[in-house]
Amino acid sequence: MSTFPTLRVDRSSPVPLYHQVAEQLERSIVDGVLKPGERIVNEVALADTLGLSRPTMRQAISTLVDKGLLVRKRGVGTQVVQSQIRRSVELTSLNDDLLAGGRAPHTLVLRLELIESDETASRQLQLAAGDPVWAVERVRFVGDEPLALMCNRLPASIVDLSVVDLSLTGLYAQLRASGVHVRVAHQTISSRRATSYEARLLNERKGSPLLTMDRTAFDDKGRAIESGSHVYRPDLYSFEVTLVDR
Amino acid sequence: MSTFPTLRVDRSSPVPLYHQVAEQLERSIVDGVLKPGERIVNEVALADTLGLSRPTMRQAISTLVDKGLLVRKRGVGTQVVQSQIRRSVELTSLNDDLLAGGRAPHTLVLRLELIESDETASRQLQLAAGDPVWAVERVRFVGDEPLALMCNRLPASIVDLSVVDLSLTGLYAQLRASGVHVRVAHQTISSRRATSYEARLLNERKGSPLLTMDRTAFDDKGRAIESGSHVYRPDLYSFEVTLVDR
DNA sequence: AACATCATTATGTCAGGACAAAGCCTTGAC
DNA sequence: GTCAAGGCTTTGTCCTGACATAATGATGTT
Repeated sequence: MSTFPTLRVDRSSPVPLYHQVAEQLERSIVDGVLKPGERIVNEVALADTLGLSRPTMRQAISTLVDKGLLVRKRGVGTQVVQSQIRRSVELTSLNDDLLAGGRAPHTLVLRLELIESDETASRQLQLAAGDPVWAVERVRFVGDEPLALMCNRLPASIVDLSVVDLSLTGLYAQLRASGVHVRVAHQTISSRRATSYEARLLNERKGSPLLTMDRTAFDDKGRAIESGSHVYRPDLYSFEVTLVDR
Repeated sequence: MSTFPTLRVDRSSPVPLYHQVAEQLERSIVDGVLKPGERIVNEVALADTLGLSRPTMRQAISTLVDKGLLVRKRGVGTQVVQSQIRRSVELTSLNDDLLAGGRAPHTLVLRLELIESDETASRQLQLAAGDPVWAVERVRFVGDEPLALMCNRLPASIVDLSVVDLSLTGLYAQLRASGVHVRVAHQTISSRRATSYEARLLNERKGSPLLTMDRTAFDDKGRAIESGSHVYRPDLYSFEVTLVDR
């Protein structure tokens, strides 16, 4: 009677079982096999048919609940959220975002130099004043249109940017390649008028509204590894956020 | 040698054990008892001293990892993130946010009426065109300053707003009181110029930059229950988002 | 002195079971 | 016919136990 998708797990795979299940469920949802509002089979039965334990099955479902794709209700069941927007913000650089969107971006590096940390950078990166930091300033293009102006500061002790080509790969890709794993980022999103400098670089008028994002990123040791001040053209960019309660 | 905080659990309390532990750990972190960069006691030992099982202890730590307060690294341990900004966005209404901030806000209700759903609302709320929806329009003040202009649409079948006083409580509080539990919200944040209408209401100039937030919210049955279009004065409001990888 | 190997430590994954609590529906009393 | 009581389903919480895997530092070899 039910058209519930057939799930499979490969126990010889290095991919965790809960992740395998979560991926298949997610694909079923975005592909429309599981329709918005539909109730999925209960945890116990699902674990049973897959030969998994209930905690493992539960962990799989939990990842999709955290992503905002499913909602659970005690005594009732688990249902697909009735939403058509499925993309959520992941912790990636803008570069990855745009590549995923199909349009190949490119980057103009305006500045890349080693400077002494000013007060702002020292506070955000938890450094002593005067410690060496990288100062990076870039303009991101999509096609021929400038999209964002990005100013970043990174502790020089973390990574050596002198040899990298930031016009080809994103900052986060470079960090990954250097063995730095970004785990947490705090972002503050707001808006303000463009300065004349920003307006010139972004092909806008002075005073036009810009979307601003200030970010501090941390690695898997809890160290602050990057602080950034980005401004975006709001007609070309927006932030997608999914909030989940409980 | 270590000044690790003493944790306690009350097994007679209805509050889940993992939640009790998570709360105490979080308080220790924000109070500075656990300092940024500090490594916390490993899961097994911590579970042991509290008389808990490891999964329960792990669940407690996981909530703080998801909040961006802790980072875990296999083979190494769990450390406090070196950040000073600790507040994160929860899934609450603006009202709750501001109340928590100490400043008592008030609200001016410009419009509250039952209309036939237009195409936009029908799509976002998954309704048939012409279905009755509530149209709400409000201005939120902080002190004497207007902060935000909020337009919302809600299916009339979900809640009866004709009897409520939205100038006293927030929309989400009213939904809770009506037995509707908001679980998931998708938000899109961007920016644009103020229209003359918005400028007049928000005490700004026409064309000045505004922070925009478009939201669709879902309840614990996965139903779309609210869609909102809010504009904020960027000098008075910003969004804080914490992203966590893995 | 440089390098590979191994042991240690901590988190990551998974099993299988138990009871609690919330929602919903059926049943039964009035 | 209405309402309350009780039973069923399903998720929420918690337990004990086990092995896998990544990171680190110590050890031993060349």
